[in-house]
Amino acid sequence: MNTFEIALDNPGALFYYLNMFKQESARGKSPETRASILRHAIGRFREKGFDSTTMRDIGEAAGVAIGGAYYYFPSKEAIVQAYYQEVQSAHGSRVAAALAERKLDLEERLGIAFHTKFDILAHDRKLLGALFRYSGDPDHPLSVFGPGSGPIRRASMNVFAAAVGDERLPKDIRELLPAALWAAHMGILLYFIYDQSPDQARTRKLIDGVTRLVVRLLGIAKMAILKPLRGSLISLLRETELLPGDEREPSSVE
Amino acid sequence: MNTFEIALDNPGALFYYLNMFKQESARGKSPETRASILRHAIGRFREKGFDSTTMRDIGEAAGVAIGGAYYYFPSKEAIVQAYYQEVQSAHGSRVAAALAERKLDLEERLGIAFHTKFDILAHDRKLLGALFRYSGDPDHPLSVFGPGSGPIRRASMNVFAAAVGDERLPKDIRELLPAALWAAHMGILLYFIYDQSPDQARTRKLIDGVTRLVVRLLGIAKMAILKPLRGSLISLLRETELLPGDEREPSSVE
DNA sequence: GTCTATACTGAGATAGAC
DNA sequence: GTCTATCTCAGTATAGAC
Repeated sequence: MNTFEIALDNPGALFYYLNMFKQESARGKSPETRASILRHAIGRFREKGFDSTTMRDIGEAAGVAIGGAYYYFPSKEAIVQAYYQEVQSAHGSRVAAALAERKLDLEERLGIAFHTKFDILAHDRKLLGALFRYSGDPDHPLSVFGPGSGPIRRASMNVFAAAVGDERLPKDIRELLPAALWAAHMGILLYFIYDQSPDQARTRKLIDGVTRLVVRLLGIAKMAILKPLRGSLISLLRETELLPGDEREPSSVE
Repeated sequence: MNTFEIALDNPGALFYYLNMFKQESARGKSPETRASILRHAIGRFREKGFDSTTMRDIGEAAGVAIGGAYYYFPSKEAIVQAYYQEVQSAHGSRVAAALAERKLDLEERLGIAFHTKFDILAHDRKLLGALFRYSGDPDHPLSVFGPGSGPIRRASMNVFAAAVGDERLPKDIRELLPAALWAAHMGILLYFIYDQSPDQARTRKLIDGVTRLVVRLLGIAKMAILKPLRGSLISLLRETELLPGDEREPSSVE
């Protein structure tokens, strides 16, 4: 590392180095303050809902002025996105742990991937609507389908890929599946937000039904009669860049 | 669903239905002023985008005070919804006219239903994002999936039902199809908003591909091997109230 | 019932001082 | 890194003209 060598040559470089280091930790900024704002914001969102909670409320609850809240989060919606990133991280860990525990069949693994997500989100339906606020703005950094959400979207697809595991499947289906499962889980998430049934029991039913159907569909998809249909689907998805093409072209919807 | 049956029985019913809908939204008030505000607002949205256009801009452009704008539209987003209702109305008329013109096969009819919609929307991608702004808020009157959008959603499904027409299909599929096509068209609408290709050529490709796949899938769905799968799908949709149950229970997602 | 004119509130977001 | 002052703009309120 160059800066280290320079530090030996030149006394002033040490400050420079430390300064870089400081910036490094400031890039995460002050983790406690940030965490406090995030935690209190989520608390308020749960109590009063997203819209009724003001940035001033959040600042007050976290013991920070409004400017402080904006120092850590560029917008109110960004707080929800930060929360969702934590959710995503927890989802990855929990699913990995569950898959490592014992041998499971595909339907069980997919069920775990779906259900775990909604276990984590169980009490936060009131917040999640804000995730979709910019879904119609391709250029907005917080658009669920835009480039700004690319990393978290890929992480989510990876969780589903892990749940599929090394299941024996045709190559094209294997490539398609994580994105398809991610899309399905986004649809279920929307259903979940609208689901007024006690404990969102209907969402759980939907998950079980979808899981079951997917597994059965995968069993059937190999049949000779369906092969041309499958091929058409895959090539359509590639042409529209909903799936990356063979040349790895960048996808517009990402 | 009464309107659905009427639409199938009587070709003119579609016009009748859409006309009622139009009168409904223009009840009272001065139609010209309202139309002027709407037209100028759309113009500004096209020029400057939705967010950059203020209600004061709109009022100014339409030669109306801000109070006038709010007299006709409860919010800025409501203007976009009003525009979308006009689009929906135009969609119904155009599709009905095209279907009446000459005998067409199912693939052609579905293609018309999809393509016509995007012909109408061709230059308004910048506006349409606002339609989805409240898609995550079940209680918001402008939520695309909420009860507030019920009438326009049903009108849209009726257009697709008209395109399916009297095609020979199993009863369960016939009931499922308008909602499924509506859902597909919403997905394509989202794709369209994100589609940066020249003249949104990719969206057109997607439409052709989806139409083709749907028709082929319908051909295959009758096969004996697929019958149990089909049954599972239908009963899942009923249990989750994504399709109205046999007892006509009100659906939460509407 | 259909507007104008104007003032005001509330809340997200920003600039700049410290 | 944090706070205070301020800005913008959606939306409301009010009072009145016709």
